[in-house]
Amino acid sequence: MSLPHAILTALLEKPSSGLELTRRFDRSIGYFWSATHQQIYRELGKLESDGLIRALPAEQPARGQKKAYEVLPAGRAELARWTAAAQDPKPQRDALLLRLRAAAVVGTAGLEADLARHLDLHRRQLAEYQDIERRHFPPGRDGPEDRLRHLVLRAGIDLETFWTRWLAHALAEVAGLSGVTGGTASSDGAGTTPPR
Amino acid sequence: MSLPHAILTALLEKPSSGLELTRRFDRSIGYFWSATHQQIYRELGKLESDGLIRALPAEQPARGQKKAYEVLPAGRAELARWTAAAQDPKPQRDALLLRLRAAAVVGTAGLEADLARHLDLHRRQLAEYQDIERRHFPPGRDGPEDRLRHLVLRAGIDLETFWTRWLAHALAEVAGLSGVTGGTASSDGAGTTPPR
DNA sequence: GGACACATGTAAACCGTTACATGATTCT
DNA sequence: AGAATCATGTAACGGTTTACATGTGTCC
Repeated sequence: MSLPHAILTALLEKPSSGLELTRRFDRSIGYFWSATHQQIYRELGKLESDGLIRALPAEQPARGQKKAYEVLPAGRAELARWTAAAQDPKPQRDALLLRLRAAAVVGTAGLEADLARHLDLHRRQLAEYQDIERRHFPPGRDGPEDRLRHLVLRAGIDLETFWTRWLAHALAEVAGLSGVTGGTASSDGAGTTPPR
Repeated sequence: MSLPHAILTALLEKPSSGLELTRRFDRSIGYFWSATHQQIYRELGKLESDGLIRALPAEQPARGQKKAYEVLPAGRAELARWTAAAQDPKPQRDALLLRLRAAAVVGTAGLEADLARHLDLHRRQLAEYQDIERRHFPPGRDGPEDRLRHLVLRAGIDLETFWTRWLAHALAEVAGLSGVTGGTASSDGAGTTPPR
């Protein structure tokens, strides 16, 4: 139940067409709320028929034409309501942690490469966030909106910092175990490097 | 596409019935892969008809009877395959960060209480993880499976540590702004406390 | 035997993903 | 005119969530 509110936020920051929104959901807002263009178009239609946004008048009802939307007062009110409402955190789902737990039972064979790949992905993301911080939040300059946006960015930076550290540690650990780990009653006997 | 593998992992750790699995998905595995009992029963049926698990023979085909499952060799092989396969990280979705970004536009009114509540929830979770670490991973004792499980737990601890720190910081920031923040062309004029 | 917790299951609504369709604009 | 790109949209599928249904064992 958050996609409509993500769109309302994006539209308040800047009225946009569906494709422009899609682009922005690939950066910025998309860093913590991703969405595909199909979701966005579907939701834009719903928001419009609910009277929360409206298409900017541009006399182009045709199919391949740009159609920009802006937020109506009712939409702003709904976003304010949602922002202030109590919400429980979503239960976690992390496939990588699950895979490590599975590896404790079936062995770590083949895991190392993907851990290294994830480490690289998180390092890149971290670098991107730090770059944004350098460009958008130079020391000293922050109005009230900037402080909140900076706070959000700090969460991203600190999270990626955590993941890069943890993955580096995990990689060292898995490399140390190298090969056969577990499987109490395993039936697969593929040979791997024995511990020295 | 990870729920079946979460179930396979849980069943390898200990053969269980549907309800027992549901209980374990409220703790342990559920800390990083949540699932409801309906998902679990449906998936158990699918896994059984796919020949990856089987019901332990207990001569109880009736409805209100416990039915325990164990993993077959094909199931173990599938889990090993999945564990080693490359997988891209899922795009992030965090409603709380989205709400802060929204608050930069519609104001922070009402946010503080829920931030404080989240901080409390994360503190409790952190305490629970630390308690598990104390009980299950006393210093010095670790076989190879334990090292991996401990690694997973460390991720949980470090993540919760991050969130408690970040939320404490966010709370101080939002309290500092107290009240009206943004809205460039707002139409709602509800009065809040002015900055002193 | 009535109430309650245990245990498994069905049904429907909702959201997200993937594949495809179609019109408009621009470039060669 | 044909190809590529921009822009919006439809359709189908699959996973998740929520509500409800049903049977069993136990306790008073």
